[in-house]
Amino acid sequence: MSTNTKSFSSSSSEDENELRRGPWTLEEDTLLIQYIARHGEGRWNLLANRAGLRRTGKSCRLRWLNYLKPDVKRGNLTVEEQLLILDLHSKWGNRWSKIAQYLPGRTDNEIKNYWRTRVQKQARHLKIDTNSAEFKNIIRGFWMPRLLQKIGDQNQLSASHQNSITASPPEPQFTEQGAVNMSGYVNNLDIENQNKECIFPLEVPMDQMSRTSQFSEYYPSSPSCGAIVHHDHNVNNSGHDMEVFNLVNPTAVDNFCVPEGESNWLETDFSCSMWNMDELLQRC
DNA sequence: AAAGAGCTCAACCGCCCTAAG
DNA sequence: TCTTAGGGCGGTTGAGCTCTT
Repeated sequence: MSTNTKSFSSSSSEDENELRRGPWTLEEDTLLIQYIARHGEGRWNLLANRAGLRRTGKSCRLRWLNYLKPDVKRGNLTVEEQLLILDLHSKWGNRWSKIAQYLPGRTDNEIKNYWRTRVQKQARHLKIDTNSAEFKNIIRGFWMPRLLQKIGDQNQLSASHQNSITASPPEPQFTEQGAVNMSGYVNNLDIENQNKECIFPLEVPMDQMSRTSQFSEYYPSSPSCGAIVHHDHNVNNSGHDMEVFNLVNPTAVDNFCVPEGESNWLETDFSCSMWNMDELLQRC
């Protein structure tokens, strides 16, 4: 969004010596760009004076780094970038500038805004704290796999040179109970011919991990099927990163409940297939 | 069509760290 | 060692835009 069209906060009768605030004008942008082109960046207070800008050095620095610098990317974050943000945030928390170092062309401000407007919004809907283990599990176990799947879908599309435009899958719908409606997501993993009793524990390459979240699509009514639970992370003999999944005993699911103070089953295993979570919760 | 709610994102604020004098 | 200026960083704000009713 260009700020050049925004209304000005300061009046035209303001003191000539007073520092300006608010949106930058095209003229100010031009002055800043031209000065930096000739003299380089740094010494921002001095730069502001010499460039003839009635702005603080901080304001100039921010305008340059977040908006005017040539390598600043504009436009929506890509799916890959979103995935990286979620991953890095899970490691480092609100270290926006550190996260931004791994997303060329993106600013810490932009990443921070993404987190606050998109990610925290989901946490508000779920009425849970973004710093809680529960929310982190949702990010790791559902949101990130969904983004991985989107990336896979995009790659498939480009690989097959499909010309027809396919509607991207809808965003996951979180409910207040923490359940997720997976309808509409159908995977292509060919496990139909496999022996269901023998596929668990199941090792899945990290790059196919998103697909495992939809196994339940194949077992919607099978009495021998329970929730597919994210079990572990492993490195196989070939050195590939693998995710290990296990199957919850369906009879245990029948009697499933969460003892008070021991809700960690749901929390730690939220990265499961989301198999009938609504139903599971109703059985509690 | 209008009004209100919700969302986005550029810009600012204040705290902190570091280096120079 | 102390002071000060410059700069970096995370948190917050609010104008303008879009969506919903």
